[in-house]
Amino acid sequence: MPELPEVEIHARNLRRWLEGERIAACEVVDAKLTAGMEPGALERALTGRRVQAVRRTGKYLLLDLDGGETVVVHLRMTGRFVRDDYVAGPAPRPTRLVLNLESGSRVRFEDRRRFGRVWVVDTANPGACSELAALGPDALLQPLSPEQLAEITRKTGRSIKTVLMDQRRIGGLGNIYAVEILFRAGVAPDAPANTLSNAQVREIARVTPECLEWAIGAQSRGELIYLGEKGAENVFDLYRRAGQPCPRCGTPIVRSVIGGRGTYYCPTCQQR
DNA sequence: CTTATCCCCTGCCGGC
DNA sequence: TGCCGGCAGGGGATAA
Repeated sequence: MPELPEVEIHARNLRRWLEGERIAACEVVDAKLTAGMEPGALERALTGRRVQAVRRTGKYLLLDLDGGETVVVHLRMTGRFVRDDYVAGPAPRPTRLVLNLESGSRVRFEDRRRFGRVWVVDTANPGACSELAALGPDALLQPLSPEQLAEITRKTGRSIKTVLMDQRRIGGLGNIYAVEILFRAGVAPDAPANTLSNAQVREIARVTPECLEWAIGAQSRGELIYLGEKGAENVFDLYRRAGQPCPRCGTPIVRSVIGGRGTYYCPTCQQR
């Protein structure tokens, strides 16, 4: 589920919870989280270390530890960090990792579908994580200029939505924000990237950081919104609103599938 | 290089 | 009520 805005909220929370804190003990509850690592390697890397900084790039969280190592986390679809003395209410979702802090509080990683992954790399060599090594510039911290985006789009006939979601090109955009960005830009999601006008490319470049900032603001107001969970309010213009009127023109919103992902668009407002 | 399909997992929701 | 297919905001592997 989480895309750049939700991962950014996580980074801000983890800064408040972890920065400057020492991890007294750590328990990997689900070994699948550390698939590919030596058994016990994550525990060894974290135990007794102090978290010096929390960073985000694309959809990746990076926890820099004293001693020169960095823990890289990808939340995938359903991962999330919670602090027990912060998040109210019972019914904790499945716990995969527990960090017990020296200060006494506890931070847990929950992940219903168990797709989340963790790596440990030298802080000086984050590229040791191959996924991270292939990641393009962050869509918010290093937004592409219209010229840079045009350089990417003119070289491929893939749909513009697929290109926006390609983490090797742009880091951080996923299915929801690709949908919302293309709506704001007035561009049809299935338009081949190399057929877009300069004006369309410029518009996509312009609305991308705007849309992400809006989402960070919306997601900051309370608990992160995880659509599909009970009580989750859909704050998006088009996403998962097939058949409902377009907020701009009233035309019923259409759902299609692009690259295997549910895609929503307004056939009137979005042009090829 | 590209697309398509499947896979990894679990849970929810709507329809019958 | 109960079952069942569809769907889900991630990415990788594989085949064509």
